Amino acid sequence: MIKRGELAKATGSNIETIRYYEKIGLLHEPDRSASGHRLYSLDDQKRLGFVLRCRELGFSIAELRELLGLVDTKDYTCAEVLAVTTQHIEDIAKKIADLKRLKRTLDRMSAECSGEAVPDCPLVEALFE
Amino acid sequence: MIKRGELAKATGSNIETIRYYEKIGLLHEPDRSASGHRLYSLDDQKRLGFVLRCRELGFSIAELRELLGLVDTKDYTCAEVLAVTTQHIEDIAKKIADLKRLKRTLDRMSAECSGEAVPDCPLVEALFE
DNA sequence: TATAATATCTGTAGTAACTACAGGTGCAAG
DNA sequence: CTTGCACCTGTAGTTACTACAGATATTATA
Repeated sequence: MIKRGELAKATGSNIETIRYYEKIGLLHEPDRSASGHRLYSLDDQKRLGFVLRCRELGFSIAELRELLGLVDTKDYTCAEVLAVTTQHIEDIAKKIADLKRLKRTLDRMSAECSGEAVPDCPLVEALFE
Repeated sequence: MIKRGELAKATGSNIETIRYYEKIGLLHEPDRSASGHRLYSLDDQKRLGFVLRCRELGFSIAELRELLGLVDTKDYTCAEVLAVTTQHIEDIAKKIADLKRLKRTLDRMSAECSGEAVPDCPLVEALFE
């Protein structure tokens, strides 16, 4: 049983984030010491690890709630997990495509711009009309 | 001189967004009718257009403030505009790289998962340990 | 002209996913 | 025993909006 600060250090997360995840129901309410300090078990620590890794992989809190919902039923299947993951991968692919398109546009526009110390930049002209 | 609703329609923006941009100082305070309704000139409309196009191109409000600061001095140079734009392009390139790395990881992980109606998905196992 | 239906006005609250702060205890070391 | 850090709580701030409530204004229809 470790305290919040140790858990934060052990998982490389922010101490406030842990309280936040508890508040929004991603983490179970932990045990408490006699004086009210939170005490985390190894299972608590694993669950936080899962949450943090999923967040790093770009899953939203809503998606995480879905995944944890499956995990918490204890009889989730590969198919269910894969559905969430596949959707997420598609979302990411879409974001990548959007950003690429955006970058192409900006590259093209900034190529119009001489980048010299002259006034009336064509980039601004283009955006302002 | 058009009113806020018409401006929103003309620029394809949300009527509330216009008030928001005014509040945070991206748009100048417009003229008002005798009864207090906002009245926008063609210049106002062009400025909003600039803001909206930059937002579509992924510029943050802070970056926009910088660009508008330049534009408002009336003697901005190509070099100054290009500096902001180039930084932004680099930020986008970084985001693309991050998302691609993320997608590769997820692709790899979900390949481990059979996607069948079997329990104990290896994807969850991997994330939970 | 009267009334009904929009449109606009204001301030404020909600969204996502945290982060930071203030003011108050608990605990461990010197 | 007291100094200092960790922890407790609730709340406010962040980004870029969006939505609402309640009050006027304007426009359209009868």
